[in-house]
Amino acid sequence: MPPNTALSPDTPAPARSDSAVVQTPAFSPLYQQIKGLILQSLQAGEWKPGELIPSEIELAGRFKVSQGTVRKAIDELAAENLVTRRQGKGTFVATHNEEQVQYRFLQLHPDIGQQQDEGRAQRNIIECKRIRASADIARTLQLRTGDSVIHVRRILSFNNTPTILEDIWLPSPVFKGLNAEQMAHYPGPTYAMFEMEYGVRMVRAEEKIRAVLPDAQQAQWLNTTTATPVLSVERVTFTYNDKPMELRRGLYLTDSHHYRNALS
Amino acid sequence: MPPNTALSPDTPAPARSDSAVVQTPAFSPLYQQIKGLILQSLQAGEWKPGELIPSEIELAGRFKVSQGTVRKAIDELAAENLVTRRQGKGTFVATHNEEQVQYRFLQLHPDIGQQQDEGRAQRNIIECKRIRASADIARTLQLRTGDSVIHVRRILSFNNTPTILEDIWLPSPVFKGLNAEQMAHYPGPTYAMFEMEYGVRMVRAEEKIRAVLPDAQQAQWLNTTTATPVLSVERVTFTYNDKPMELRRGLYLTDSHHYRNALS
DNA sequence: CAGTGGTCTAGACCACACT
DNA sequence: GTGTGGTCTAGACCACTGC
Repeated sequence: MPPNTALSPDTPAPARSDSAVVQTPAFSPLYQQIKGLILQSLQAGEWKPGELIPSEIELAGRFKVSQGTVRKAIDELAAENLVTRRQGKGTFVATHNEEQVQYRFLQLHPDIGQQQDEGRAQRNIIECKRIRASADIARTLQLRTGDSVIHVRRILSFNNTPTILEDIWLPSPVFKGLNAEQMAHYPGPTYAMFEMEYGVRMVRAEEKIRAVLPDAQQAQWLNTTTATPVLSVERVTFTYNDKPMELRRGLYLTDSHHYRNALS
Repeated sequence: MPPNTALSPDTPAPARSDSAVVQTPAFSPLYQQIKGLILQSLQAGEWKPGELIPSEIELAGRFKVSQGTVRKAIDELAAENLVTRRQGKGTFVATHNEEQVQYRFLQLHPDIGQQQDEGRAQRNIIECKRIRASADIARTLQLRTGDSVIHVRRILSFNNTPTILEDIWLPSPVFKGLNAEQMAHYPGPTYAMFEMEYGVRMVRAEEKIRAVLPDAQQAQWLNTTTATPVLSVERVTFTYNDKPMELRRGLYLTDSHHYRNALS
């Protein structure tokens, strides 16, 4: 097969761009293009979180490439936690439900004791309503100022100790109908609920962390004082295509917990 | 070639372990074994940081495997930032010197402005002397209480603003002769100095983060008040073989900086 | 047993860097 | 041009899962 030829009818496959001007030939390996195609199917919901995707051989046939090329494409998707490979079974769309580690994006760990706080976190919803996006929230979520967003304020407690006070903003159109009831009582991680109920799979996140003092109201919610420093964690969560879909601002009590990070 | 045969004279290659008891057959792919051999050469200093390692073809010949197998081994080493591949040139041992991002382990970024604080950080050494390891420091560095360690206390300033107050503990035997002069005036990252001067390459790190208030002395060093919360960052840094080689306890001012983390 | 992902090989060719 | 890493293929076989 000549290099960089078309892949499928609906994919003209730019290959070596003839777009002139740009000096970089914009060479794109076949497996990257395959990866892109699989990604499209994931975004389109052709296969849903937790489901089995077609076997490597089948995909190879569909895209008219060798199994090895599909393999390399899937390797990268697996490295990005978009799919999970299971030998002997197949490749599955990743999900926040049955992931080994629930709370995949929560880096707060107890100083001592078991890996996870047993029994999960307890959720207390303080507030859950639609509001108009302020300028900075709109910017982060790539909306316009004044667009409708859902604002949730909640407290997470471990072993009946309030530990996290969290504000969450979500674009209303996508999460239409989300209410306090659902936020409080869904069994399992909130991100799993987003997948199941709203078809939104969160793929990655970025956090900015600072040390701050809580105000009087915040301190009260966290059952602490305004003189006790807490971590301020601002998280922007992205779905497919690097689209920001959630903004969280959390205050983490670090008296008996710490934020963990692995660098390499 | 039959699966899991010996690879080289000095490597009996355990392959399927006959150790009984364990149910897991402990099957180890060839490329993992190759990876282990390359790792040994890296640890042994056969190729030093920044140097070119033998080509894939040469290594394939040396280990009597195909180029593809060596490739997969090196792929993993590259993914772990132990080596760097450069098309057309070769594969190089990673180094903290010329890494695209200097300060690879420093996650503190300015809220606004250029990617990196221009002109690098300014270092002020407050103290640098040998002491006896306390119990907890000894434990973290896998030493015995009372063993000799080097303790460095320093201030990092960006744009002449003190921002980080840092305590560093290092095992004396390894860093014999380290002094304040060297800590202050080495051009480039401290970790690069550790490589060049002491042959210690730091490979990964783990951090635990909390929000705290500085004491009077600390506040003075950071040119702030005891009422201003700061990030407490405890970092354990590892060299090859998961051996802890450094403990750092830092206080980060987050008035105009933030700790950044990417989750996936 | 068949089907899936995982490993290994051998060979061809491409892209890039240096000389 | 030569040598390096990077891509792609085709085929063989291994390891794991579930029928």
